[in-house]
Amino acid sequence: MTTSRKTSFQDVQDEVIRRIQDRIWPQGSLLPTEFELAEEFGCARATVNRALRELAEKGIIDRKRKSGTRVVTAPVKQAVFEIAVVRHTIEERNADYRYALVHRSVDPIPAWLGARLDLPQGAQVVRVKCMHYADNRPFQFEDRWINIATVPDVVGADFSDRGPNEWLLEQVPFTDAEIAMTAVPADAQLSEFLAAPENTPLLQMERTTWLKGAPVTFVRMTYHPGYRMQTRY
Amino acid sequence: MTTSRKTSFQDVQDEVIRRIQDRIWPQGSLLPTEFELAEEFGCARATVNRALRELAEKGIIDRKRKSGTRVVTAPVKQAVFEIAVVRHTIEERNADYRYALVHRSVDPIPAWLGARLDLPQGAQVVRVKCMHYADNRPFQFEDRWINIATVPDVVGADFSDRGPNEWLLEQVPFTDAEIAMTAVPADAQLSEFLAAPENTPLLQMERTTWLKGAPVTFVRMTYHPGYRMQTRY
DNA sequence: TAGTGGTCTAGACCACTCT
DNA sequence: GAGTGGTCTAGACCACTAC
Repeated sequence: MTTSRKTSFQDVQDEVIRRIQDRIWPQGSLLPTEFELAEEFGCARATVNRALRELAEKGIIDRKRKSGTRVVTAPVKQAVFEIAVVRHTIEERNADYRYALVHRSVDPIPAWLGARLDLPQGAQVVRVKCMHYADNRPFQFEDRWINIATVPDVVGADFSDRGPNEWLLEQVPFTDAEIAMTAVPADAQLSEFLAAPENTPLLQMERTTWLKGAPVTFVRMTYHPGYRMQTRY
Repeated sequence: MTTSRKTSFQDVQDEVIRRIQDRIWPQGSLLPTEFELAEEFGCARATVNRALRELAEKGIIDRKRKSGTRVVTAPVKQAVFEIAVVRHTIEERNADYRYALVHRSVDPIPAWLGARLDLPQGAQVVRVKCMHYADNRPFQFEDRWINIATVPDVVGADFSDRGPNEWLLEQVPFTDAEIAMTAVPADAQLSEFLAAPENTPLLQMERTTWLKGAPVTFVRMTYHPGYRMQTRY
């Protein structure tokens, strides 16, 4: 209605959202069929389909063949956190990024991690600890294990100039991942590197990634005190 | 290739992902045009379009008119946390859910919150504190402010049997929201309700929601010690 | 078995943007 | 100006599922 003369899937979506918000279609109620809506809006059924399909993916409506489309009663909303490279997170805040390598070694995998990743005893990993600073103030402490079997080239990477997160992103373009967020007390090491008294509550993110089922890396990223991980949805 | 004879958008998507993972299309490289891919896969351009559009939404490829489609170099991956009602989170873990109201009052909005929500001094809010238990063990402490102007019916809700989160979901079917996660030390109140020593690190989620631009509620949800918020992507 | 959503097609026009 | 993705159409067939 604004610039184009045809009804776009976006127009349909906006109107559907409006009707849900205005309780014209209350929670639990049945929407008209795609065919009926297409008639009403004067567009093709495919257009209505795309509009409704996206709303279903967002968890706002529930669609079932034969039964039809219903407004969800207790929507399970999805919060999307963008997980970028630390450097980008920092530069987005208009702060200067600095990286420092703390430790690098090649070790056999620790038992607890081997169990977690389903890797045999004696599997070799590269262990890297490093710091990320924003305007020269501690931002994040990174403690990482990289599976040499999956990423053989890691043996030749020394990580003195650039963090393993950026390096890995270039080596392994696309992975599955699992992440978890917890609150942990600062231990001696974290306390030192993040310049916080011991036992200060810190936000910690753990991430495991796989490439086609093969474990790539496990990492613990601990943020400076007071860090807020924020998003809109 | 499995059951259907036509090439589905899913087939196209899987093959594109495979080629990116196998470095047939390395990071930064240009993909064939939709038309060329449609020819190769023997399907309509719309099918290729849907496959690629979804990958672009996931941040795996980058599409620009005229320039074409490229494999993203440093993918900004998105972690999706499902934010459901606490009761569902608990019941999904096969635990018994129990709710307890701790406090309910009608107050003028605190200055710090008024500033945050862009509400005038003296605006009335309902303040609710409550506890959610899993198998009778503290799971989450909820501290909430509800804007009476946006949800007038809240005045008549006493929240003695059911948490304000569930009530609000029924009243306000669809909202915008902003959430933030932090690590906080247990203060006297949290320590008491969550059965944790003072200063124990706790994971806290803050959420603000709006309905069509009008603030609905602000809530702080603090989890029991050791809680992990987890997801795959 | 019939109704509803899920998907694909072949074609068309449009909008952005690089040259 | 021209190439590429973005979207819409009208129709078709399929797949699931409530009846």
